[in-house]
Amino acid sequence: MRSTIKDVAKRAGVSIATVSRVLNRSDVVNEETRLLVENAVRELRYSPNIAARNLSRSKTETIGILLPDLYGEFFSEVLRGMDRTARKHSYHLFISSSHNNKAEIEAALRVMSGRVDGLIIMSPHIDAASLNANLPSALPLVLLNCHVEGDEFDAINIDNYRGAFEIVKHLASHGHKRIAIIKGTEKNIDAQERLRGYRDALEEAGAEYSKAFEIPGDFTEQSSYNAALQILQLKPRPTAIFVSNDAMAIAALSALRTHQVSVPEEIALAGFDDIPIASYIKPSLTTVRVGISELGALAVDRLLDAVRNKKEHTKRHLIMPTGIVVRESCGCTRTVHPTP
Amino acid sequence: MRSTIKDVAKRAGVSIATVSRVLNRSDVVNEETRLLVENAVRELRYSPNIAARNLSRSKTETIGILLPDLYGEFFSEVLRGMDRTARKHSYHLFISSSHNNKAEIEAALRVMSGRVDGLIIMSPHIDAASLNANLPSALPLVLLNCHVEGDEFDAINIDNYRGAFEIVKHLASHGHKRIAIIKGTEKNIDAQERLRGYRDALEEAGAEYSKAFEIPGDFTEQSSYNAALQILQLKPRPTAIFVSNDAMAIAALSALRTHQVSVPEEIALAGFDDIPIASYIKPSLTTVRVGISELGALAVDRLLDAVRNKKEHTKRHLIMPTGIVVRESCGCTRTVHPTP
DNA sequence: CTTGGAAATGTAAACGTTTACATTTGTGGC
DNA sequence: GCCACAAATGTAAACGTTTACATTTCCAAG
Repeated sequence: MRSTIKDVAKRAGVSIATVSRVLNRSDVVNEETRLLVENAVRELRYSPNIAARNLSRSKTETIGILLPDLYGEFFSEVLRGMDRTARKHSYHLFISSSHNNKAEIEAALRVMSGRVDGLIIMSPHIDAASLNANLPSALPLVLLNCHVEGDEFDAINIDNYRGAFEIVKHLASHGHKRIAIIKGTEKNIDAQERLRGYRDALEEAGAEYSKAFEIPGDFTEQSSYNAALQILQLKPRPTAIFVSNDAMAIAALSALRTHQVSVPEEIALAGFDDIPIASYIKPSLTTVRVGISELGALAVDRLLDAVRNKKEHTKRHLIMPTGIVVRESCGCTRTVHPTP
Repeated sequence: MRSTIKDVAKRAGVSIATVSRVLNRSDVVNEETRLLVENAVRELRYSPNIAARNLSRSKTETIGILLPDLYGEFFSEVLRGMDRTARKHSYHLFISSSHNNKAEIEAALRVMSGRVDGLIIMSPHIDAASLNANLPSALPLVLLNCHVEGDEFDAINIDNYRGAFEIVKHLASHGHKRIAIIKGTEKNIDAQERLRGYRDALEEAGAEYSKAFEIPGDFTEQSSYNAALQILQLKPRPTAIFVSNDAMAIAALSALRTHQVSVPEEIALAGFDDIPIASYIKPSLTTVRVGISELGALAVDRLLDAVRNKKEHTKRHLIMPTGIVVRESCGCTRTVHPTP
């Protein structure tokens, strides 16, 4: 059915090695022969079988990416950065998802075996040592947002703690004494650090701490909408909410709006991530800037360094700094144009 | 470095065929032998080289997906449907992007060659015949949102025309006589059909047609924000806007809000796609429901049918129906809760 | 113990490509 | 024409896995 290098060789009247040379190093083949081969390739619509090439060369020029999910703007932005950087280095991405499920991680890793030069795994639910038990030791690996200690792994984490701390401090600087939080998923390292930053900021700002102000969420819009409704029932009612990611903050905003609660005047709001839509809603969202696509880009850079410099590569655990982006929802500003 | 099947066989004291049988059909191997092999696999952390397996079996259980971009909520939702359906059939996705660029399409197809059992290509800018010139004829293929005529290809298109027609008719039913459009990218078949539906609806509704009401956009938030500013300058000013996708509608909403234009009271708004966020903004967006993830799921179903039933599969060109989702932005309703 | 048949396992070749080393071809100088 | 050397091309084996067919082992019946 599909043409192989043997078909091309036969049609051009040369050996398979010559066909290979034309395709890979055409400077060592004379022009007449080269044209014969190129014509045969075109006529037969031949395309090299990359699986065979991978096997032969032990090199795939492909990076495996394993994310918790394939959808949602956060992952979409991570992929943006990864795609851009990989493309720059002529690498391709093989993207898969794990749904934060150990068995699905193992299945995905199996499918990638022999097909990728290295791996980037984002898994905020599962710790690094547990993940590593499933991996061939020679395969270069970068972990994103995993629970990691020390420099045993190439890993990159967001400074969740610092970002949450600063943005809650910012809310407090507006005079808010009762600040609630809509939490992320329980076992998630990102969510845990954001909660810890929230708590420490309350303490440092001398704001009121109450267990009742900590409302569970699971990083979905629906959970946040319901959490916001709960907050509206609290007595006394909080005057500000820190929401553990932007998608949830948008849903919380919707709930507040539906109940005629004016934002930021009656309840101020802050999110986490700075996904692109955050600047286009009204009021535009004050949030923690993560540099999501930069995170993806950095991960690819680190991994490619490991792939290309096997002997000299030094494993490192990097913490990506966060910053706060002050827009309208905290009450600071009524800017005229979305921040690009 | 990495263990091969030969290492496992040596360690277990059996042949490589026996190792293969244990991994693939363990019912034909006796228990004692099976345990030896399983122990060796575990100790060596052996994982089959999938490239070698693909070559040997001529079967990859992987589907190639080629989208214009990897980011944005529309593509994210398509992937959701694809991922879910593929997973159900134990297939994996190999996802890549083309940026609507012919050369990048070719590069992506080359990388996938021999590594996928079939392909799904979404390319609203490039027509099917032109795409097909680059593909091995035996490879099962499903085209999404490509410019296609007849039943020569397995293809699925959204009923852009009908969706746009109906939603603009709906805006007109509110009494709007001056309805503007923020268009999508020029060469894009989806955008062209939405424009055509808009025009025909104006004509059927007896609404005012003016070339000045057609403002160019390119499916980005920024282009739409600027387009909305232009619309605000028109004399006489339109009282409704049909925006060619939801992401742009959200940005247009932001522009209107920034200029104290009340939506839907002063200017009504409608979008296209029904991305998840559409129901969480305020006012919630009246839009054309595409069934984005259903589109992805259907594409995978069609492709798997082609892969599995090579002889009997019938190529078909399907048009996915659209419908309108009436929420707040057109002025119909002030619902209390987002539609799930 | 021998025989026949089933179960279990091994051998060899296939898949499509790459590339080291072997061989052939071409060219210039004598 | 011969020789030396460079350029061009071919041959054979490698990559890691699967599986048809060959071979061996096991077990039950006579």
